Amino acid sequence: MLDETHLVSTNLSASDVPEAQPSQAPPSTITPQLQNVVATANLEIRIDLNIVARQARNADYKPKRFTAVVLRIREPKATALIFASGKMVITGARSELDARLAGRKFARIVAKCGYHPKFLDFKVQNIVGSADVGHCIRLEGVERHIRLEDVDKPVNQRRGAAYDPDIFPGLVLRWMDPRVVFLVFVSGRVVITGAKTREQLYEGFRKVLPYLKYYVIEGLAQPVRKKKKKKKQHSQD
DNA sequence: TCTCTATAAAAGACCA
DNA sequence: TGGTCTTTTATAGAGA
Repeated sequence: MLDETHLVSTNLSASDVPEAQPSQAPPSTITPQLQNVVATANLEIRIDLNIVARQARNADYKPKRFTAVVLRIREPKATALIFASGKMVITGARSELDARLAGRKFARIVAKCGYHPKFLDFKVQNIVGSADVGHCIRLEGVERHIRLEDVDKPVNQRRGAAYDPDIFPGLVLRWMDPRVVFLVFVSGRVVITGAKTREQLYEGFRKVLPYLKYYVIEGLAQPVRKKKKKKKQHSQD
């Protein structure tokens, strides 16, 4: 049951919405944790994926299913999609540095298959982070607040706020500056995605936090975080 | 317990 | 031309 003592009534106008600007909020000590870094790089060689699939130990290649070889390493933990063009996508790394290190390791694996790969154009494409604001959040309030604040803005400058718990239990917030997307849950846990740099991710979280802090559900304890299930192990390295 | 729902991003083949 | 496929990761509901 949500706490109905909050200020938002059913007939609010934009001017009734309380200010929730970062400048008015105390500085946050909550730092989002990086959970996944996706990056690309170019090995600058044409590759026979059948050869890599045969010779690399942790390779999955099902050309009818997908056009790349999947390589996995444990340290740093990461997965790569290697394409015949020599382009590579690195996923699953916990930091930008790990993604780069992993990328170089994947290049070395390709080299062991008889190629002379380069390692060019390394670029971080997406960073996913998560954070816990420390209390439960009234998602309808946040959604409504954002919509009302943006009602006078041109459509292309509006932040998107979508909450339909019948479809997905999280509030989807599309921020414009920086361009990141938040998934906000009643539990107070937040997923941030779409950032190109960790600075963007931190800045986005810093800007959205006052809204989440404002719509605290008083007296509702955060659910205990479930233990992470162990994911099915793929081939070993 | 697994799969699906939703989010971002890249790669490149393939199909309508 | 644009959608789908695959991979990763946090998050959390519903349903099989």
